[in-house]
Amino acid sequence: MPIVKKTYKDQVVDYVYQLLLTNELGPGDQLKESLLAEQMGISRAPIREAMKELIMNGLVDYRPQVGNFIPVLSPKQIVDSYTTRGVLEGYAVMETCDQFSAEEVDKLENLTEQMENYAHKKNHKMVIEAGGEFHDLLISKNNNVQLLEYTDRLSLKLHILFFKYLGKLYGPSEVGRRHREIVESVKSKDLGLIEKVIRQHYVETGSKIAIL
Amino acid sequence: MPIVKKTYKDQVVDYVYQLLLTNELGPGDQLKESLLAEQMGISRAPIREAMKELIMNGLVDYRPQVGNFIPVLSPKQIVDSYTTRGVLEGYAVMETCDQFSAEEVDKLENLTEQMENYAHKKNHKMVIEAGGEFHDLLISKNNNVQLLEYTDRLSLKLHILFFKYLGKLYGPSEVGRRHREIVESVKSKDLGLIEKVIRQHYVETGSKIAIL
DNA sequence: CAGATGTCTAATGTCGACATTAGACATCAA
DNA sequence: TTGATGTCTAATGTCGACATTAGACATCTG
Repeated sequence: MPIVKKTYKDQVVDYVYQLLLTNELGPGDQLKESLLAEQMGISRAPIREAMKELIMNGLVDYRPQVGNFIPVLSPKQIVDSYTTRGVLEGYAVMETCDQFSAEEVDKLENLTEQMENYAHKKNHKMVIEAGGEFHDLLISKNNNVQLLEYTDRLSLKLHILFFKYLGKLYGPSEVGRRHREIVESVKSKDLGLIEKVIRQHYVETGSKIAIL
Repeated sequence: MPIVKKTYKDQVVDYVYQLLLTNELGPGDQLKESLLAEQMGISRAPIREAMKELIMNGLVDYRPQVGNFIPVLSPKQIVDSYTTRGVLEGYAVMETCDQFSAEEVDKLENLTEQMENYAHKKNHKMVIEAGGEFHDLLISKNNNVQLLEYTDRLSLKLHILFFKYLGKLYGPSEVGRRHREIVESVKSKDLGLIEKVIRQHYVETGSKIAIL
């Protein structure tokens, strides 16, 4: 087991993730350096380092001379973020659709079934986990570092900010139909169709979250 | 005249941009905090702040406990970066292609001619400037904040890192043909064509730079 | 000789204190 | 009333010093 020795900065980042995931922090809240430093028993320096990373990943809005805030995203901004995610993933998958083995396609279909089953049991957390694995596998063939950097950042941001809604968006039949549609498009190797289906998937996910 | 009072951090960022644009800094060089602090007569704190911003924009690679370095991009990474830029811009323009007025299309054609003329005179700097205006106008109709954030970052990164090559890539006839092709695709309102042409434009630009 | 280990150094990581400033509030004049 | 101005405070911006560590080099060991 790899003992990873984390720097204070990384601990702060994780701490803020936890605060967000447990709803102890919500949109509009300010992250005061002194307060965080006091809570964690460290100085402000590593807090500031952590803020920069959170800003980079879109999980914190920075206002010069004022402070760092959890972003308040408008419905349009939510849809925009998901749309952008879809554009990037759509391209990534389209470009590599002929690299998927039969086993990998099976795996995708398997994960789709898992999502359906978990959705039936209302096990939202596992729905999200299987969904994450599904999209990770989909995009895994692409090795465009720049593109992956952006999709990763965006995934993290959307995951952390909207985790609480993600599992409940779709019923079992819909989550199944949606992901089967993606798998079918990949199997078809119809480049235009792949991009269209994946983009649509994200736009609709974003739209659903935006109206909550 | 607006006197903008810049924070030290911003001055550091600008300073590093200058070092990069004037080739005083090149791929692989390390940005030592103490040295920069000494050169600018300030402490390391604002230097560190500036590093975070440069990292965010992809202009600096960060290695924990080691330091900050000007990135060394492989040919593939260069092409990847330009490709990603093309994917984002292609989508942005495609989505808004029916919002361009006749005057704006004229402006695009006008800028294309300017690029040709400047290229004839080997005025590389002005070719780049007109090119920047061309792409800014193209993308200006889109208001997807998330997408614009990424395209802006990527534009800045590619501009700063490859400024020295940009103007010399294409001869006058080629730069004209390429950009006219983009304008024509926008006028056609053929969504698939627009994305294809814009992506292709960036992929080829990246490929040319990659082999230098 | 090759690999493991020890040591050193220069760089980043962290600290606590002070400087500066955005925003809130009170005050005043038209 | 209302807009301009003064003042205050709590937050970020910056500082210089110390702690820690990655990487280079020397040393030991088989």
